[in-house]
Amino acid sequence: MIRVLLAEDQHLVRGALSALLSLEEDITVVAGVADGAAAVAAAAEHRPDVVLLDIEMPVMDGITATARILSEVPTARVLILTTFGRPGYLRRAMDAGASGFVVKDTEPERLADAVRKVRAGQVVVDPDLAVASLERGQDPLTERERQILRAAEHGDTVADLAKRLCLSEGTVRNHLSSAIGKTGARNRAEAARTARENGWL
Amino acid sequence: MIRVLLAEDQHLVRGALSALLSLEEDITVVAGVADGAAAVAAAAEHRPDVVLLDIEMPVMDGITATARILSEVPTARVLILTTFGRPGYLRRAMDAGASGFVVKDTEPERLADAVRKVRAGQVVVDPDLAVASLERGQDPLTERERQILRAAEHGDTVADLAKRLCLSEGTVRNHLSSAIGKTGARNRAEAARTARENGWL
DNA sequence: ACCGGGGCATGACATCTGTCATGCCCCGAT
DNA sequence: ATCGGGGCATGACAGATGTCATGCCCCGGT
Repeated sequence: MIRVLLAEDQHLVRGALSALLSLEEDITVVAGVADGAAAVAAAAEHRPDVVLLDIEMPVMDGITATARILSEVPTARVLILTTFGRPGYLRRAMDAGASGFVVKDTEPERLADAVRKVRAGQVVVDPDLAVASLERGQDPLTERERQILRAAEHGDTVADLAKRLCLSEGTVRNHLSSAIGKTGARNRAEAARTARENGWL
Repeated sequence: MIRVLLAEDQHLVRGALSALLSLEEDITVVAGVADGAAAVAAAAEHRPDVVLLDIEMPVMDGITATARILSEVPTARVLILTTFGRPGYLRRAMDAGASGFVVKDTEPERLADAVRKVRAGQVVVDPDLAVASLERGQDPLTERERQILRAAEHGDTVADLAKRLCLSEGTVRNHLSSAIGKTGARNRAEAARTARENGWL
């Protein structure tokens, strides 16, 4: 019997995935949680065989949770299950120690297979996504540039960003300019967009 | 037996929801499709009692599909099931003739209830969302302004927008300025953001 | 000890953006 | 018939934005 912990913030989707997995003879869902921090706690308590983790979650994202869980429960395997097949997500998830990466658009039948394979020590990754991840290379942005792009997504002005990050306006403009250059964009919005699409934010 | 048609673009989520609904004694999922156009076709073919429709779907969105389905199969009831509880979505869905509106964060147990209530002719709406919808009022934007905001989200420059929409740059700036004023924003990015959050795009 | 990269800052400059006034056309409502 | 709203356009202007050069500090690698 494979014991699975399910972390997914949308309650209804979590319940539905639980129902789907419970149809399998050899799989039990031992717990379901709504954020990464709860996933770490639940993993320590239930010591599941496989942790199914969404990436976009409140409180703590799935990638950070992956690292925490594996350090506390080394016997567990982490299978990332996310909406967006962003190359940067895949890379960061694997770096954090995940054993698999499945997007929510795959056939339902494959989910149980992925869980079994991951449990058996195999690595499960969508081939197309792996290629995309290698092609696009890794994140060229510095930490500051990521911060500023994240903040710029909301439509804040340079003055706002400067205040929030306690920097001079000139410095903010410099970082923005640098990020725009590195992403090949033509303004901050486009830069934020491409960075987001690549999973760099 | 309540016959349900399921329209949801993420294959895995669709399968999971199907599994969840199939646990109920009185509910059968007669078909599952991945976009609005397919939903219209499947509704005509299967004539389901209830159509569960996601909003964000390729080819045709769930709100457009709602109107089409109801005109072709007036006996069907439409229950919108979506990730985002945007006020504008709710209003547009109800205007299109939907009988219910459920966000993906509700408790799994409530889904079957909602299906049954909708089948029985009742209207199912999250009370908080209904209040938010009334408070925020309806879309103040003109069609052009929506178009331009949608395009501006990608980070395009004024010149790009002008070319794509076959307008002069000055006109694009006027529409942008007007949209920025109506949304109470301080630049195009913020305007696009608030418009998106309210479900106006 | 030296070098390079990242972070921070300033100042100057060209360009882009947002605003406003003005005017034209079309259409539906009064 | 007139009025008002939406769409379209132009021109002008202030302020925001993106670029660039320059310089300082700190740190890790050689």
